[in-house]
Amino acid sequence: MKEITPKLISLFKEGYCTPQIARIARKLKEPSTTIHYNIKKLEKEKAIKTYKAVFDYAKIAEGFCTFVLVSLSPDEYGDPERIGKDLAKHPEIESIDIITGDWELLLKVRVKNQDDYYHFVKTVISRKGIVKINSLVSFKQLKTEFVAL
Amino acid sequence: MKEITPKLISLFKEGYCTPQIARIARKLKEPSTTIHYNIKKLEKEKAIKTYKAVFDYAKIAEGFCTFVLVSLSPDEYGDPERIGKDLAKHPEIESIDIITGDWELLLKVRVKNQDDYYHFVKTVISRKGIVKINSLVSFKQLKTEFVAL
DNA sequence: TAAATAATTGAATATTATTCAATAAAATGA
DNA sequence: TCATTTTATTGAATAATATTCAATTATTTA
Repeated sequence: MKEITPKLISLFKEGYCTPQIARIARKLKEPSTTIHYNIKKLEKEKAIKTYKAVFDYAKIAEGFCTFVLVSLSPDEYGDPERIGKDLAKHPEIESIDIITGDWELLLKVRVKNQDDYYHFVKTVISRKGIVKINSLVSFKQLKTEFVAL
Repeated sequence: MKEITPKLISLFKEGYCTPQIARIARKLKEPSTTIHYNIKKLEKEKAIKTYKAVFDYAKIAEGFCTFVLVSLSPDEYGDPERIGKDLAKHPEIESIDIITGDWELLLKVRVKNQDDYYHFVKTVISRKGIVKINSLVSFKQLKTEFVAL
């Protein structure tokens, strides 16, 4: 066995997909060259960042999903981007936003289960600069990445 | 002019993309038929829900992003799925989760600007069953849909 | 350990994306 | 206004890619 599947999942999380020009052309009843031209324009303008897959996360061992409100220490407070960009490297984190209100960052995290989440919090979130967190656990996901489930 | 662009954006939000088998085969140094077989298996198992595009949302007039904590009325409290599935129909909503804690639902919403958000809250969120909301506005997005920005 | 099932692969074919050149439409600016 | 430039559309040809198929190998099952 070659263990292709985990490699595919990893590649598909961020890219390695492409538009179906012929199918779109049929759907919109336009010549495929017209569709091609318009897609390339969107890509050139960088309006499209990438083409990727959306998973049934429970089926790829990422069924435990949480939103993490993060409070930063006074010395990191002024530059949340630094910590944010550092956190962005972690593949468990689906999204990172700098937000208004009582907390500085909001993370969306996907791991296999509660044990793995505890480990994630201990090793990734508990670090200099982060003084307090509040985890909102997702019981059920009804929609993700604009895709209804 | 044919106004192809908005149609493309709409299609790409949920699908109309496909894996780049030849490119993956080159990357992983495996025969493309092996890659093809493994991808089809993931699709058959429904581990992959769809292939779609990720946008620079500011460039497609969806630069204003918020997370909305939602509190349901006592009579809806027991069945948050009903309201959730109804909300899922709205294209401005990227994700919907039923969560633990003080709030019942957490939405991620993308609109053009603050005015459009006010309108969205008035027309979509303010409805029977939703008794209170708390909007966390994203100042800056560092990562979305697993894609770093 | 035999039989059944799942996974890998090369060769052939079908489908699709891309390039190119021509035309048409829209925007620009004196 | 209208000449000029830029942007968008399109068909035909080509290049690249996905898919099917059949054979082989590896793995699982009873």
